[in-house]
Amino acid sequence: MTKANTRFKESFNQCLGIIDDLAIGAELPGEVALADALKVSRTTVRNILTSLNDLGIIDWQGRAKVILRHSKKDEFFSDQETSPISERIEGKFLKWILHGDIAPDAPLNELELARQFNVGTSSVREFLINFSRFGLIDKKQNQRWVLRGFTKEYALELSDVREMFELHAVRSFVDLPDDHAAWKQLDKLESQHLKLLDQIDTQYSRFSELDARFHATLNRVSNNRFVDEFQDIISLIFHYHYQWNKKDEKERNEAAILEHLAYIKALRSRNWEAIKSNAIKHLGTAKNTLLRSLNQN
Amino acid sequence: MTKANTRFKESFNQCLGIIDDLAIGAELPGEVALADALKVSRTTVRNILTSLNDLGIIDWQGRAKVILRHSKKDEFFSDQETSPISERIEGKFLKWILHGDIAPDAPLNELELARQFNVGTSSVREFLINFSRFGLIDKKQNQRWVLRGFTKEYALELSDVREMFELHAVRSFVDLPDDHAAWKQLDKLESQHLKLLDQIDTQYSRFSELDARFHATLNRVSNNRFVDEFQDIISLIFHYHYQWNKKDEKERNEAAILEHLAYIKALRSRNWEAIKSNAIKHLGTAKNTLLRSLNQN
DNA sequence: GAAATGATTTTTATCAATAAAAAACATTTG
DNA sequence: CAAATGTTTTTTATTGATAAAAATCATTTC
Repeated sequence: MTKANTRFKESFNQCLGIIDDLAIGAELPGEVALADALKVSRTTVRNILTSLNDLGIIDWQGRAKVILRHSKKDEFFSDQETSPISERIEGKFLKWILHGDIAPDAPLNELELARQFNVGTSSVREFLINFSRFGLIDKKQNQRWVLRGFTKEYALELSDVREMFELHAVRSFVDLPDDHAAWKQLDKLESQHLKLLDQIDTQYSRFSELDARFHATLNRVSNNRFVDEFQDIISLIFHYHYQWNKKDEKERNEAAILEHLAYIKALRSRNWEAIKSNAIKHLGTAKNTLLRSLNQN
Repeated sequence: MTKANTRFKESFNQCLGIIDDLAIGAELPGEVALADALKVSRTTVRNILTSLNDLGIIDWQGRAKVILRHSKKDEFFSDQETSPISERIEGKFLKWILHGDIAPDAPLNELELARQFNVGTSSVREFLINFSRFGLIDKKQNQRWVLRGFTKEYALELSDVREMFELHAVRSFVDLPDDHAAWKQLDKLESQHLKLLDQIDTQYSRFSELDARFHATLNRVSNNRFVDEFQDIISLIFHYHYQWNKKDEKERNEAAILEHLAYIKALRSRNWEAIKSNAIKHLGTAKNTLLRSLNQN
């Protein structure tokens, strides 16, 4: 086996979703439109159509693509099958280093990881190379990878740069023209925060994603690829942090929402001192949550 | 062919150097000491010793390694043979994108690059993945790499973060204890600057390396891996910039040395305003040089 | 018996092969 | 004749194989 068709499977699932939203007897859009909607090439769309046709879900003849029936539950591919290998490695690896009890400075073994994750060594290699930008692992020419580890130092260094970048970004809000896209995005974010706050008892775990978008929006005004890159690191670390550190989650998230709302108000005021103090306060809270989660394992 | 023994060849050359510094009839140090000196494993050292023995340069029997003669010129491996493939790709690729006339947003082709550089596709792939952290190329899942290009925007974004990081770093010089290692390093750097200034007419091209060390020293006090990482990017970009942009090199370097010297004085004064203004001035000069070099091609 | 060498095992660097997916080109259809 | 489909070509994602190099274990020597 050389390559699993995860792209096909994922898009196939999505396509079933589209079909289920349409009436039986209705027509599917053209191949180009579908490719656009699914964000894949026409080649893949055609493979999906062939498959749908074979399953008797649609009747495909030339440009006629008539829906014959809706999907059955077991026709969807499982989550495991639909994520590309690189993502699967990422998930497994992060779980392993953030959760497993691996000591800092432990050597990592490409071959062993490949076996453990059930993928080829090159895939592991490419993953590690790419992942090394996150500063959690390291290697020297011809030597093995070494786990630097998700340590207190890591959390502090990460938080320092985060504060530096975000303060730099929000400083420009002081003079941001009224018609800048960021204001509208902030309005939207604010209402989403309010909505979540309202349903906090049941929906609190949805904050993670909102948090990422909030900070991404702020930092984007810097218009700097290095800042964006760093935001990706933050986002990944917090993503997994939220995923595995469930202690007091509801309380933490509720508090964070309130901080975000105050922060947004300060930004609107265009008062630098107010902005600054809100930024520092909130980023400090985030830093502490991260640090506290370290002490637990 | 699966792997070229560049490590062996490079160390072999180094080893010949060591031998030539010793007298004929003298003994080479033990295997462990050699491995340490050459920064390779004992395995490689033993391969080198075998080869030296075969060539009749040493007589190797057990722990006796007697030097029989010095090296001949043609016994050294050529530079091309001694650099690992990853480095060769880096050089060729950077020359290609910084010098070649490739339009921004041009797609990059792994296979074509592999052919062009005469290496396997995986090596190109790994290089590109690693190189993508520099922000000059980009890719989306299943799509090709795209050259973002060494553009004006790139130079500006790079310079912005550079200023942010370096100002953050030098701010801590204000309160840096007298016994911090950085002061000694600064003293040493200062004298090296003075020496170079003295021989500026002939040695001006050696400034590049000094420049990298100077800024690395400043930024290192931040004690932050993300800052260090970024410093590597700066260093690489400037390295190649210096290598190919020779216009007014002597004058530029002389001016930069003077700025560095003033900068060092300001740091020693521990006067934040003085430090800040020197930092901003010098980084501004660097930014402008970079920008000007862009307009030329 | 610690330090050095000798021998063996493990791991990394690199290449080549191939199915999946994208991209490009050619043909048809309203 | 523009937009859609049909067909072919190119490129990427992933695997597996292997020599170079590192790491480990075993034996000797001073």
